[in-house]
This record gives sequence, structure tokens and C-alpha cells, in this order.
Amino acid sequence: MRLVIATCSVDYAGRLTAHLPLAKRLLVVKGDGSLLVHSDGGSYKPLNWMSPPCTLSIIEPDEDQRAAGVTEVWKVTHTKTADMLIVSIREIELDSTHDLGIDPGLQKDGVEAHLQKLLAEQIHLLGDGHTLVRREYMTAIGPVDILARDAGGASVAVELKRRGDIDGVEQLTRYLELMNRDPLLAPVTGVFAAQEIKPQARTLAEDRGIRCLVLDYDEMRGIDDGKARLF
Amino acid sequence: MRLVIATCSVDYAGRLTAHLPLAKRLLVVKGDGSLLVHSDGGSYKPLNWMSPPCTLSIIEPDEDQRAAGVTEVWKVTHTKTADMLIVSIREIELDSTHDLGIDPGLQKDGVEAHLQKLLAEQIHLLGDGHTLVRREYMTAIGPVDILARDAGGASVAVELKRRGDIDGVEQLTRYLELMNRDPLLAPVTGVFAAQEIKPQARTLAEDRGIRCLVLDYDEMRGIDDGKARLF
DNA sequence: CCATAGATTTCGCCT
DNA sequence: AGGCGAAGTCTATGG
Repeated sequence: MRLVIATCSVDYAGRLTAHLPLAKRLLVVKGDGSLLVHSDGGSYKPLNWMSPPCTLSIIEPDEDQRAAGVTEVWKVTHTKTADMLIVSIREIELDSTHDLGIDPGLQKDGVEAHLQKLLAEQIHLLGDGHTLVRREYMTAIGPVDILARDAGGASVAVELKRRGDIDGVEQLTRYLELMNRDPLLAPVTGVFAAQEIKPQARTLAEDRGIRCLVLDYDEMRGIDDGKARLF
Repeated sequence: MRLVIATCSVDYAGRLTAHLPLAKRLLVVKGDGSLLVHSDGGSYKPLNWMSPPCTLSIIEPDEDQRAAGVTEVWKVTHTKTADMLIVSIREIELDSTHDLGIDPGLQKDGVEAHLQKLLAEQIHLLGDGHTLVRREYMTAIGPVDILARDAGGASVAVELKRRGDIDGVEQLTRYLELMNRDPLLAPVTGVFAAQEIKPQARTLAEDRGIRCLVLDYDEMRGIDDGKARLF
């Protein structure tokens, strides 16, 4: 990612034509070549941008542009639609490049995380007498969302999903298989909990002796009134 | 505007709850206190953000957070809705503040300007035998978007709008009234051209003998292939 | 000032 | 992959 603060003017030609007059702005060049032009206000939407896939090429300003004080011209062209963004740069105040790596978590798993927190707090939803052992119980093949004990003290592994699909059942199955080899834990039963469980997933789960639990997010949230207590 | 590149985790609680695990990201603090959290990919939409009006306060990490390597915690709270964004910062790689001033803003007339250019080039859209006199024909009360002549040599004044509304008809009416007093131009007929003409505007226009012309921007652009020739 | 429609929408889910 | 609907939508317009 490259960050540039510069006085610039911007022209866009694509689905519409637009022009940004000369001003100091933030230019963000992302790793995929996409470009954002931000001002010091407004919302998260840039003044102008080019979405990936696109390519940025830096071209030399012509005579007129150079005479007008333009030192650099960025041409960003969209790979498919041929939309074009021209950034005419005059003065550069900051030019800083950073390697961010790939981001782990654009995931809107916020709901799942919240569900996990709520279910941990309302562990009775698993059944009377259940107690929480811990969230994110670590195993060799990854963390189990929730580990609990039932009224009889037997281990219960819970896999949580917003939408309960086959994949989730398979995941839980792998955990159960592994955990049941651990004499300290075994026998471990499984609960597949989700806001919505697909019929196929339910069939597969029940066929494997995994209990299915449909969660009412709104109700759980209402009881918990979770907003305030997250921090 | 303050730019920070830092490894951080982000929690949002508001209309939904969301969590971004630890990673290196770009934090943009705008002049109005709003915050954007960007990764090195995706589109122009940030991973997370807080819209104005909001306030950012930097709070000291507690014992646990400090032990976990957190050096700074940013708390951004929305002024009205009480949405909250918590940024837990570990390592800061860049911290750069810049005064951008107010942005003159996006020129919204880009489409109208483009339409004018296209219609001038495709003046036959006014009707067979029409010829262009000039764009932005100046009168005492302002410039007429396009002045043309019909097949018989009579003057035609064109008012262009993206969305054809009553106001545009009134504007053209004033031009026509003025121009028809000029013996060198009179008689001048009017054409009200727009991508979309409101029924009320159409009624008013036709009642005054003004012809309405709906323009197909995409088609005009396709014929012109205007993208390449803008620069 | 509030409702409504459009967006260079973006984003995710589903067929 | 294409289509549809929601979004922490944002943005402008109309009333």
C-alpha cells in the first residue's frame, strides 16, 4: 500500500465523467493497483476511485502540463471496462509505501463472534444443567467454538454458525473425532448451533448423532442487551 | 488528516457487532474525527469505519491489554447513535498528520458537460439537416447550452439537463423570449433535451411550443466512444 | 428538516 | 458465473 499526500487534480471518464479541481488530497494505492482519492471529510466514500482489477501507470506530463506545474501524471485504467482515472500531481507532501500483507479478517463474522459470546453467557440454552468450560477451546486442528459440560459432566463441543451448512457439520465431526480420542475429554457429544440450519446439514448432523440447535439471535441479544457490555 | 499504519485489532459495536483480528492496517483519521480502517485490498469500502459526527479519544490500555502488547487504544464514539469503535493498537509503523484544507468538491456538472459535448457532435439527433452554430452561445442573461439551425435555416436553442425539470423549461423560455427579440436570430424555436424529462416539465414545455428530446447517454457515448478522446 | 430514489454503489448469498 | 437483495450503506433531490 502506497500513501501519497499531494496537491492534485483528478479526471474520471467511465460510466460518467467527473472532475476534481486542484487541491491537496490523500491518494491510496492498494496492493491490487486500485486507487482511492480521499479528502479530509465526508464519509468513507472517496471523492473518486478506481476499483480493481485495474492498472496504474505513471506517465510523463506533456509540455503544457509541466508548464502548469504538473510533475507527475497517474493513469489508472480498469482492466475490463476501460474506465479511466487521471491524477495530475503537482506537489507531493508525503509518499510512503508499506507492506501490509493479506488481511485475515474482513470477515463479517461479527455476528458469529457475538453469537458465541451470547451463547457462552446463556449456556443454559444447550440444556438444563449445562456449564461452560471455555470458548475457543484449542485442539490440534483448530479451536472449537464452545466447550461445555452437560448435567452429567460429559463434554459437549459446540460448533457455531450463522447459517448452518454441511461444511459446519463436517468441521464439528472432525473436532469430535479428535476430541473423543482424548481420554480426559471423552466421551464428547456435539451440538451444531446456528441461526438457521439447512435441512441437508440437519440430516447429516443428526445421522452422526450431533444435536442441532437453532438460535434466536434477536432474543439472545435482547436478554443480554449486549451492546453496552462488549467492553 | 492523520495517517497511521499500525498492527491493530478492531471491535465495532453498534447496529451490528464485528471484530477484526490483529493485522497491519491503515487508519485514517479525518478532520471531522471520523475514522477509516483500510486493508490493502477490497474496494473503496473500509473494513471498518465510524462516520461523522463522532469523537475520537485515546485511552490508556489496561493491565491485560498492555500485557498483550497493546500500546494505545482508540475509542471512537458516534455522537448521536452511540455506536462505538475500539481500535487496539500494538505497533505503529507510520504516523503522519497533514492539513488538507477544505476540498472544493466533485464537479457535478460533468455529465451535463459531457452530454453537451456529445450532442454538439451528434447534432443530427435534433433532426435531419440540423447544423451546429455553437455551444454556450452567450446572451445577455446567460449562455444557451447549444445554438443550432434546422434544415430550413431557422435558429434552434437547446437547453440541456441531465434530469429535465420545470426549472429547465423556465430557463429555456427566458432565453427564447430574449432571443426572439433579436431580428438576426428570430424566429428561434426551443428544444428541451435531457436524459430524463419529468411529465410536468414535458407538459409545460410542449404547451409553450418547446420540443422535448430524451437523450440516450449510453448510446451517444457508444457512438462517440468518448472515453479515449477526453484527454 | 425529513422521506425518497439513485449509486462509478459494494457485498454476500443463492441458483 | 450471473442475478438478486441488503447495506453500519452514502448522496443528492424533492417536498
